[in-house]
Amino acid sequence: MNVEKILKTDKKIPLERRTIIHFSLVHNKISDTANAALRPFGVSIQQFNVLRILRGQKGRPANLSTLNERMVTKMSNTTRLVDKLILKGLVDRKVCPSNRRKVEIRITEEGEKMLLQMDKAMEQAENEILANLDRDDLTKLNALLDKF
Amino acid sequence: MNVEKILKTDKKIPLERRTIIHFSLVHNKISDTANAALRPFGVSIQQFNVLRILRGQKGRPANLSTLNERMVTKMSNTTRLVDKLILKGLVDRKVCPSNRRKVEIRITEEGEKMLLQMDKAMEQAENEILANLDRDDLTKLNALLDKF
DNA sequence: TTACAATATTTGTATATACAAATGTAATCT
DNA sequence: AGATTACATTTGTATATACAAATATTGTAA
Repeated sequence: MNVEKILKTDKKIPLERRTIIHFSLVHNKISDTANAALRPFGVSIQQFNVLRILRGQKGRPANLSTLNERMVTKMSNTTRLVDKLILKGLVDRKVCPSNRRKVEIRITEEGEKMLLQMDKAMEQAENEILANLDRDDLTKLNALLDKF
Repeated sequence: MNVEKILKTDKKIPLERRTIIHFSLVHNKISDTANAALRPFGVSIQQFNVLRILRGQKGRPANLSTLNERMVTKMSNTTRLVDKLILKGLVDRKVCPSNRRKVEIRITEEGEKMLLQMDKAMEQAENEILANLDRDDLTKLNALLDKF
């Protein structure tokens, strides 16, 4: 991925700015690929992440604050994201009996089943995205990302 | 930035997945910081990028296809993005006389002036974002990003 | 127990984005 | 010329996201 070529410019960009632009370009590529992998299932990356969090709860229900805490991208609007998943029958939600301010959100059986399929698609997408990076590259990249 | 801490999980995540999640987290941090820097000017990152492209044209007008080509994030909707900038008086647009299918988009004087202010704010945001990375880190990071 | 603050979620509203279809103009072919 | 195709932009529509305000419930203090 050549930044200057993509931006169709020939003047050299300061390293700092170039890094940030480069970062955005890679991010776009990653999210395009991930979105394409999930398209057949009709869910967004965010929705997929919520399903994974719910599976990680192993039967215990999650409430909205928990989801928000653990989501990669914080949304102001987790209620409506969950609404979408309910509409698709992948999760259910009810009022928490012990504290009626809270809700209890769980992944359904159908959600679990479909999530297994999504996992496969996403793993393939991951491999596609990282095709040119070996383990050593990944380790180094993670170390650099830790500095942000 | 510790991925596991942010996701509030204690089980170890496969390196591939971890890299991609890590990447998203850093991207969020970058765009939050950049957005905050631009907030006082009432423009989005995308709008800022378009203004920079127009300045790079050095007086020559740009049409929509050119903008789309050079934008970091491709939008389906550059017309409406330009509409916003026109409303703010930062760019103007007229029909191209030699080919009336095209439009000629230019940055206004006011746009140039405000862009200089935005540059300062963004430079500061860049420094903030990259505060813990030295030049060698940046070079290595760019090399790794090239592999995507 | 009433008033007030804290907690958890939902709703309203404006803006952003994705994708497809529609519009208007120019070029080409017969 | 008239029909067809290609080009450049705009519009419609649905969904996504950000931010603030509203609602409902619980906890606490006088």
